[in-house]
Amino acid sequence: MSIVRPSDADALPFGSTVYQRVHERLRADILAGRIAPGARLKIQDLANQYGLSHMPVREALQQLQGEGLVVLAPNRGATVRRMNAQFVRNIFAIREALEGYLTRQAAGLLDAAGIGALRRIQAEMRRAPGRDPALIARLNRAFHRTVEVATGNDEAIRLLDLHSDLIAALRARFGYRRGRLQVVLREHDALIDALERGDAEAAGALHDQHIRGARDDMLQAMAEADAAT
Amino acid sequence: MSIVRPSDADALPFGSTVYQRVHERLRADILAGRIAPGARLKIQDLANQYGLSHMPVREALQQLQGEGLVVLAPNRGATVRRMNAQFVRNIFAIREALEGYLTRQAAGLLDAAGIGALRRIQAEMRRAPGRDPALIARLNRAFHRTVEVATGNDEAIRLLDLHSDLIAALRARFGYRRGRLQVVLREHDALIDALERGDAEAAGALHDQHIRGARDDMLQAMAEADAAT
DNA sequence: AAGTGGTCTAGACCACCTT
DNA sequence: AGGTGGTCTAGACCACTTA
Repeated sequence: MSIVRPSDADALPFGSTVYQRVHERLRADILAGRIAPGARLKIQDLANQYGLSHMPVREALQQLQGEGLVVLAPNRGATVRRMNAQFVRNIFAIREALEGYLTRQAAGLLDAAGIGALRRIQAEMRRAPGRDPALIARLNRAFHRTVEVATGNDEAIRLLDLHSDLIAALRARFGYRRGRLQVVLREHDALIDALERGDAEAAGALHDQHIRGARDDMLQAMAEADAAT
Repeated sequence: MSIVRPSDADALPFGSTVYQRVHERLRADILAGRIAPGARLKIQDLANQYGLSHMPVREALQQLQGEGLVVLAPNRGATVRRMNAQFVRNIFAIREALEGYLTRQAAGLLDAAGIGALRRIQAEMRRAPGRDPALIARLNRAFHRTVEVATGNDEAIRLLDLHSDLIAALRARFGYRRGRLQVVLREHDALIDALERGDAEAAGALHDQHIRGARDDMLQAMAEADAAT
């Protein structure tokens, strides 16, 4: 033990540069709820914790701000973004508008391979053990992403990916309500059918209803958690 | 002549911190087309130019990446984002979906003050001297933003603001085609009328058509500029 | 008025590209 | 192998907060 290691630098995930690893670590901690919304993120503390100087930590925080996970006030420092009911309504409205548009478009574009991929994700979701909210949220995003990829609109997909991270953070915190998973599976099945027969109108309507259901489920889960405290 | 100033630090715009000022300056230069898409941004050069050390410049570049104006590759440096026809189609599709959704929603929500604000922006656009594309693009964004504010969806407005900056950069480069301004004014007038009588369906249809026209105008302006070289 | 913590500087380090 | 340029460290500086 002559060699002294930085405290727990080996706890940092992979990535070629230091600020990337810090970024990934913080991101994972926030998305998993290990760092709570509203929590103050002090550069010095984090740097000590990871055994680094402060600049790479600072960079990681800037990146996270770009993704909307962190709020950075000049000369004041960083906090994890707070998400209230209004915020949830706003981002689900964005999903409804944008994802709905892409879903309608995809109805004419998805080939047999795409439909097969959707059915495989459904099968995986049915097997999801113990209804782990993080896993379900991830599979749900994979499902919708598969639909969206058929449109070739990479910019839109990038925006929706950012939002899905925020939603994943909320699901990790509040979970799904009882019976929600069954509803999701049923609605996804109906959506696959509409997409397969190229019915854009039906697919769009099913999607809109699906998103409004997801939004209401989350708002209620949040309200229940609120009432419990 | 005795006092040596950092080269042109006084050319940096206002802002409380140094990285903010660098950020604003680079952003303005990119949006105005003074720095071309695809151009390499070297930290050292910029730092020398502004008479600063490199770290604040680096931070500014990170911020710009978050806004989508710059692409940052680890260990490779920064370049101004390239925008091709496919990219333009993608971001206009996003505008159509998202802004269209908000416009439909706003039909029931805009009050007399809001309608008045829209008419004032129209008057200003009619007075716009020499059809300066940057000014017109700014007023156009102000118009649509006024509609969107009525919905209270700040997240969506933030996304659209980011995109409008990218579109402004393209307009600064390629301009509007002849006669486009007249069409825009006419379509805006019709949209105001629909919003005033609370006709969400008509407002939405007018908006969709408006955006598709804007997209085609830009694609043609780009194609003409391409053919000219 | 002191303390905390974010910001900026200077320089060393190191990854990647070129020869 | 050398050069260019991005990344990381250490410490000084300075804005904002608390008493």
